[in-house]
Amino acid sequence: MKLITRNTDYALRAICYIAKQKNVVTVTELVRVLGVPRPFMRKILQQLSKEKILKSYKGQSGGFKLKLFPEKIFIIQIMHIFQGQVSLSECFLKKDICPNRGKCVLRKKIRQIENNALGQLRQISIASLVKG
Amino acid sequence: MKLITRNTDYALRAICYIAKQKNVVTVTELVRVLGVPRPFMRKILQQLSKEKILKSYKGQSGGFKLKLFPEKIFIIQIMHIFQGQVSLSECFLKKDICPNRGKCVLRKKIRQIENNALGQLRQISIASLVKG
DNA sequence: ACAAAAGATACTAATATGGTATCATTACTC
DNA sequence: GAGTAATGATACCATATTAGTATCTTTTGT
Ligand code: FES
Ligand code: FES
Repeated sequence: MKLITRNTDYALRAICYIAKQKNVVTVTELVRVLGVPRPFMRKILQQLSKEKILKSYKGQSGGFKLKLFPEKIFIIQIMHIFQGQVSLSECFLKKDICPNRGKCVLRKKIRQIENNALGQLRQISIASLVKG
Repeated sequence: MKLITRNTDYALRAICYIAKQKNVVTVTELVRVLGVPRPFMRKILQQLSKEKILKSYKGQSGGFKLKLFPEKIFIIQIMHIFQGQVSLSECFLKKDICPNRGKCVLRKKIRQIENNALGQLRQISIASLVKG
């Protein structure tokens, strides 16, 4: 079981790399640095640019830059993009079978854990990763 | 993205229900109470009994009981059974590309979150769920 | 013997993940 | 303004995981 999938992971590393560069970064360069399959990397970067995390420049000598400051990008945003809403506490039982959702202890406990983890993920910015 | 899958969820609820009963509980009863497909429920219970969480009784008027006290069964054990090891912090990059695993900030941060979540999961017993 | 339970095992369906492939568009360079 | 080197868009494919079915065997109380 993984909390972070491969594309999120690659995306994070790509963003970190880009954050450290002064100029635009091309897919070619990222592929060389990260050793990730080129078409996959491309797809990931395109998604990130569609989601306004990266800014893209077409044409010769184009590439990608961060659209936001590294302090303004958080792990959880990237997870959302590639993994959808992180929801640990959705009830799998039919609605009419567990009518007392409000009192359900299991759900409450799990929601607690969720909130903790999300709280932490919300605080980890790209900036804090790059500094290390 | 789900931290807890359907079979873990069903297993937890089944265990909770069984914990509350005095006598053995049959699949038929659980299916009625939880509204889960019968063959699926059967499979789940069989796994639980193979993993020594439940004790099974064959033959007429057979069924399942807890093998351990509810205080001794923890959510994380059930997750292990159905979802394998929970590992958030495995590195997806090729080993030779990120040689400085020790210093990797991303990895360290994620490991932190993992430890937190696992710590909490390790503490939630069936007993604490049933009390509510 | 019979019925009602679980055990074992193999199979199938649906969904999510991890990619490829291809063609269109943009923009710098000469 | 043609060529080239970049991204954009989109459709497709492969694999793994999750969710569930089907079937047959074994056990045991009556
Ligand atoms: S059983 Fe559905 S919310 Fe707890
Ligand atoms: S990049 Fe592999 S451990 Fe951080």
